[in-house]
Amino acid sequence: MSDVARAAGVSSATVSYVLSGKRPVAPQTREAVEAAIAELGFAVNTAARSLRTGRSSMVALIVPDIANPFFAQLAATLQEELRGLGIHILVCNTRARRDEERALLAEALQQRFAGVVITPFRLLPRDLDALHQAGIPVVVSADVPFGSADLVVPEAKAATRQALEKVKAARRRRIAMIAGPRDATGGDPRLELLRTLAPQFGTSLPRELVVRGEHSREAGAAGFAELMSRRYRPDAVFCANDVIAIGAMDKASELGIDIPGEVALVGHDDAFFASLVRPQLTTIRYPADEVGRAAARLLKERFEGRSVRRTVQVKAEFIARASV
Amino acid sequence: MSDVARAAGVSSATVSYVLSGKRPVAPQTREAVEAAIAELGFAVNTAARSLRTGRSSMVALIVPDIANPFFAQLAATLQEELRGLGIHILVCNTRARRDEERALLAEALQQRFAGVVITPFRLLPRDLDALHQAGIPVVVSADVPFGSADLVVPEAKAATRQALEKVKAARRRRIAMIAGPRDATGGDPRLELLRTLAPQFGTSLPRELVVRGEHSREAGAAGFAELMSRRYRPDAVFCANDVIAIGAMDKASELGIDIPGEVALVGHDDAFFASLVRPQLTTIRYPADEVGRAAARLLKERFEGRSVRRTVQVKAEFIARASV
DNA sequence: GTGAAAGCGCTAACAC
DNA sequence: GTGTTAGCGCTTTCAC
Repeated sequence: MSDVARAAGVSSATVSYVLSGKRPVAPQTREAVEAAIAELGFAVNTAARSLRTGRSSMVALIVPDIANPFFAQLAATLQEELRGLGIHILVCNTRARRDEERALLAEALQQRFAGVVITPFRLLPRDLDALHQAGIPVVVSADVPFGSADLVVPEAKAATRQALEKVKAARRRRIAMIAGPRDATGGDPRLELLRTLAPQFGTSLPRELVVRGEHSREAGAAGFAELMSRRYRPDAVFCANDVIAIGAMDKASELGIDIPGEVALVGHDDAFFASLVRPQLTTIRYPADEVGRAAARLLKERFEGRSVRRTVQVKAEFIARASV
Repeated sequence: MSDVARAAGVSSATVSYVLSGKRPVAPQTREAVEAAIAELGFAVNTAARSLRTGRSSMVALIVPDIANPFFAQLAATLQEELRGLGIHILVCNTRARRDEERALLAEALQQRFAGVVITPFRLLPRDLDALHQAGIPVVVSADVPFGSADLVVPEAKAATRQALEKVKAARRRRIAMIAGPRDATGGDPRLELLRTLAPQFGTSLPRELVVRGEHSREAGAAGFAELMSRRYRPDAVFCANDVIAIGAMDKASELGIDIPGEVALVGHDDAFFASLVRPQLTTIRYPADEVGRAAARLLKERFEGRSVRRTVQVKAEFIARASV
């Protein structure tokens, strides 16, 4: 930067102000500086800037599993949306473990990250307090409010209603769910929503027809097997996400159970493979790219000074395919 | 750090040396320092460290599309393998564009990243020269050597032979390929390999049965449609990757063409959805997690001082499923 | 509208 | 085996 200053015949302070726009600079001075910058191919040293300002230009994306297509797409969108601000996305897998979630958050705090986007899995709201106090913007992508962080939530009532309607039209009465783990943060809102709405469609989601496991294909298979072994055997199974639903399909084909003939299946997310499996998976779409854009917007607003908490709803959409 | 030094009754230099191990420290001094660090919850400021050393602790993963399951898995593995060194993975999408590849590389240079892992798509070997001169380790995951960078390459001869064998056993003679774009860096080695080996199996890959496109589902569909319109119509189609193969399957079902009855189909990568589609996709597996581990190892060796170029081969594996 | 200069927290050369 | 200290490149206060 001092090189640029010398070349432009100004002080390095002026170069800095040209770059940041934090104080007015005479047009011709500005031009001279910009010419020198272009000439020398100068780029600011972000380490020095971070040291001085106490703020890095990194945003951490903290998720249970970046290899999950939903989160991979979220990473892609976030990166796309924030690159214009010179912000980099750092991916962090927590493998759904609270200790890793906390460790990552602690690091974000210590390194004074520009922001954090997190899908908490076993985190407690108070785990975010320190970040909040340090003024580091946090966007939570989850179904329930989470401390004082900005929030991106699904609006899934209408879509879930449509799913139930479709299930009802297929003359199914015994609804079950393969849900996430019991100790997940905020419980399983997709389960709660289903339980709340089911009575409107002449059915219910009895406790004994809810099985739980991790968000994995294996857990989906295990959950489906368990449900099929019940005396009161379900004829429609909702899954907390599409990965779980795929596991259920694995097991169904292993057990020779016809989908949707014997059991109807509904997933969540509409991962791109939902239309690839046979039968094609009926699902409640939750668009990762819109979530990413919303998170990026919330972050940008914080960078620009917003200090009040904000929530953005992203609409879920019922996608009728062949598994119901 | 000066707080820690004060608490431990030593100088901040000693604290630094305890942390880095770059010079011997008396056991009791070390203990006192470690106690103070634990006590105060101290963590080094990486911005200050980067400024001082001229090296950041970021590794950039530069790929065409992080939402592609292969690259998403690569990111996950890389992050997992390098977290122990306090290194963070920064994901960068190039959307297969050379200008973005170059811009990202320039940034890695300017910010003095700890390393770069890149799957070049339209980059030229000389684009890496500046990084090399600056001593920034670069690992290239590609099928062909690339300047002076370390390399992770597939060893796919045996697997490709097995694929051809299988195709031959299915009495197919008219082999085609839906390949990547012509202007991709290093051409399309999967195509070259197939062309080289085909004669050993009593067939060949004629120029007019090679169609090209981006690595996308849409391009796969378009490529398949084009092949099906040829007078000399193929009865076996290889695809440069599984995403392309899925596109081909889309089009086949649209055209009412039976796979594998009329046309056999072979993919590359064994993305997790390959076993999800019907018919299940026969493919040449290239394991993203092994690639990630190899890249991490190469990087670590460079951090520890290796200065000679090294290549790691990762074995591809033929996965026979139902599409041939 | 512009400049001088302090100082962010660390590392490593030098001194003992 | 340990301490002192310069300085990395930037931002920002204070002065003009």
